[in-house]
Amino acid sequence: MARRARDDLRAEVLDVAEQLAVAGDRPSMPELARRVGVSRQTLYSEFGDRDGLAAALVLRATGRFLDRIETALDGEPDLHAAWVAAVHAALTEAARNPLVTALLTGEAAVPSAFGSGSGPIVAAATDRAAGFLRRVRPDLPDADVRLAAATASRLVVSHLVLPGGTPDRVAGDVATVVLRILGAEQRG
Amino acid sequence: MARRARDDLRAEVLDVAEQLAVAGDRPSMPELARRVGVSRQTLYSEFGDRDGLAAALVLRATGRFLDRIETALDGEPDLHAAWVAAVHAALTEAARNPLVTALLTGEAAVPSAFGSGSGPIVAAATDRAAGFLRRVRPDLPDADVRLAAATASRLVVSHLVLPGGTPDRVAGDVATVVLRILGAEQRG
DNA sequence: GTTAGACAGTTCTCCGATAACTGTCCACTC
DNA sequence: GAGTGGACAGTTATCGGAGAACTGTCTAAC
Repeated sequence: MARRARDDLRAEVLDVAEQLAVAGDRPSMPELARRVGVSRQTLYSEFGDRDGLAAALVLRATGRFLDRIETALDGEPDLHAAWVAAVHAALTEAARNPLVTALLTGEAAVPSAFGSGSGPIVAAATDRAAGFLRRVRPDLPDADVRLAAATASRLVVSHLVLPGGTPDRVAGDVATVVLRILGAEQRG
Repeated sequence: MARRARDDLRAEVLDVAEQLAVAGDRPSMPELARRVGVSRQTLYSEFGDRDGLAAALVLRATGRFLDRIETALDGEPDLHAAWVAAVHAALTEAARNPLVTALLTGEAAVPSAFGSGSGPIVAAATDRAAGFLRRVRPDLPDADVRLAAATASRLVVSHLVLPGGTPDRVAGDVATVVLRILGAEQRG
């Protein structure tokens, strides 16, 4: 099936591109074509141009990153525990995936290959977090939900850019902040 | 008095250095000496070396930045209004002072002239904010105070790095988050 | 649909030469 | 005595030109 082959090609190209980008190289179109074993023109046909390929790579990486976070959120029944798990997942995944870290911190090494900044990721993370909160707690005011989601996203990125405290500590703090913004916590 | 002259010299050197740095140039020691009308050796005697001069400049700029914020905090009797004023002051001052913005965002243009990152500023801002809270509300738990202060500092820096919303909106949001972390707010 | 090759225009890279800067001496002056 | 001007070795930035590589597109061929 042509569709299947096309998706496989895209995936393999992005795999190789990500691998090279993570290694610190800014992969060129000829090198990418050579490594994948395909002609340069096929790359241009599939991704349009270099920026298109970069955008696809960024889209896939951020999507996976956010998927992991959302899965963590959905995996815990308790709201505080859910946020602890999600923040922990974000920190862990960012530590493991240099591409995500580079995009979020606006680092010079990898992201020069791509155009995106941290803006779109933070916006997407905020939307997903707000969607999760509305899903599990439809009773909460929307303004509080949006404020909590945006605050959590910014705090996590802040801790990636400027580490402070252990992952456990950071996760607990962010979860506490979210719950208190929502007024959904019994205080100690 | 020698002390007075020495302070004047330091101030004038830092003024010129800041002016040049803001203009995008990385001022050299000879150029700085020439502009101030002093010998190159006087600069080395006064600041030790180039890094010492840069450190002095960073110290002065961040000190002024934090002073303005703390003054705003102290100028309002109501806690929410105090934080609104402080965040507003931070955003305004950062927009007006490219040196502070460059230090906080880790931008490549100006900060290449200096060594500091955003870490020390965030730490100092957190300390001052916590001190303010302890001063005006000694009854609050210290853990909450520290969490609120750190959260506010990170949120403000986050909004400098990645602008989102009007200054009024951001200031109101940060103030709300701080009050809710402290549990010192009647909810709407 | 894919490929190899060619193409103009741009960008990267290397290299040596030159200039400028850093940090530290010292003799000298007011 | 603090400040100056000059000199110094060692390092680092700057410039220009040559060469290579890359980008994006087109065409003929498979």
